[in-house]
Amino acid sequence: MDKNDAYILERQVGFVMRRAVQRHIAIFSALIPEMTPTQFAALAKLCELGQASQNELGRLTSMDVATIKGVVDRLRARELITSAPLESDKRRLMLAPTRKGRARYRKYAAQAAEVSRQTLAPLDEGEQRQLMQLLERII
Amino acid sequence: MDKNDAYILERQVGFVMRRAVQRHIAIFSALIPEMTPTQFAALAKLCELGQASQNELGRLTSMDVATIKGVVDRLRARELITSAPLESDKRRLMLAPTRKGRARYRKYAAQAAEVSRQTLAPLDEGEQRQLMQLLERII
DNA sequence: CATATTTTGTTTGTGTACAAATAGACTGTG
DNA sequence: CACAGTCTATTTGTACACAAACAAAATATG
Repeated sequence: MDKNDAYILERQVGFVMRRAVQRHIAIFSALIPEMTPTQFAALAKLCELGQASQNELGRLTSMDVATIKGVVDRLRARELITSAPLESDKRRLMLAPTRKGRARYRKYAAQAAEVSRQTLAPLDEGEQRQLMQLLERII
Repeated sequence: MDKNDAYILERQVGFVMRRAVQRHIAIFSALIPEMTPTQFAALAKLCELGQASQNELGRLTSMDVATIKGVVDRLRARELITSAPLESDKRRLMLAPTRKGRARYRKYAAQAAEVSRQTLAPLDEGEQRQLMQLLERII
């Protein structure tokens, strides 16, 4: 194998993204230790929607059925959301934030935005926009 | 909260990176179903080094002590690496790839490079370089 | 209307990822 | 030399993440 063809772990997108995510999660848990990024994402989306089925919420937050179930179970255990089977379609489990859940969301939304700022802090504004646009294109 | 201040999940770096990583992992497991990205990273680094202690390998692949242990256990179960306590320092567990492990690494290195190419495929070459440079700065 | 297909949710199993507690081995300093 | 502090590895517990198999309910199609 030629030196230029060598597989260099540190130069692979996957490896670099994994590390960037690790740093992001560390910043998140320092600023919002009460909740994981995933739980906050689900709560935020549910607060935005008002209500949604578990499946729907999973799709909108990019969590598969098994993952969203676990996240929902934990949010419900903390009484941040409620769930009830839908009368008109008994397969579906309708979720909604509780008053407490909405309050938590409002409380942490500013902190969550600060997490994004700190994650991107090494970059100037133009670079931040660039990075976001490039990332959105490889989703 | 002002509309411009609104917390929009889809515009947060963490959320976008999480989705990008999900897509990357999907590409990886389509091209290399025999191994996870993490396992390949550990194997690749160990092949590059020749040998390393478990702790060392963990640091170089950005895995904490518990994570690297699991990855090492699984690689060893498949006989891709060996481990043995070091005589001169009985705390350390020295790892080395087996012949089979090195063969697998050589076999998959080209595929792994292809995973990176496909992950970045939506971008042109200049954009790919940009993205990598920006990501490296937020690690 | 009957049944094939799809949708929603649950369960199980495997694999990262990290915190915290523990144990054993080494190192540095008094 | 003693022993305090550090380093390496293990273990336990919690939380994503996904595949695969399953059941129940709804929908589509003949």
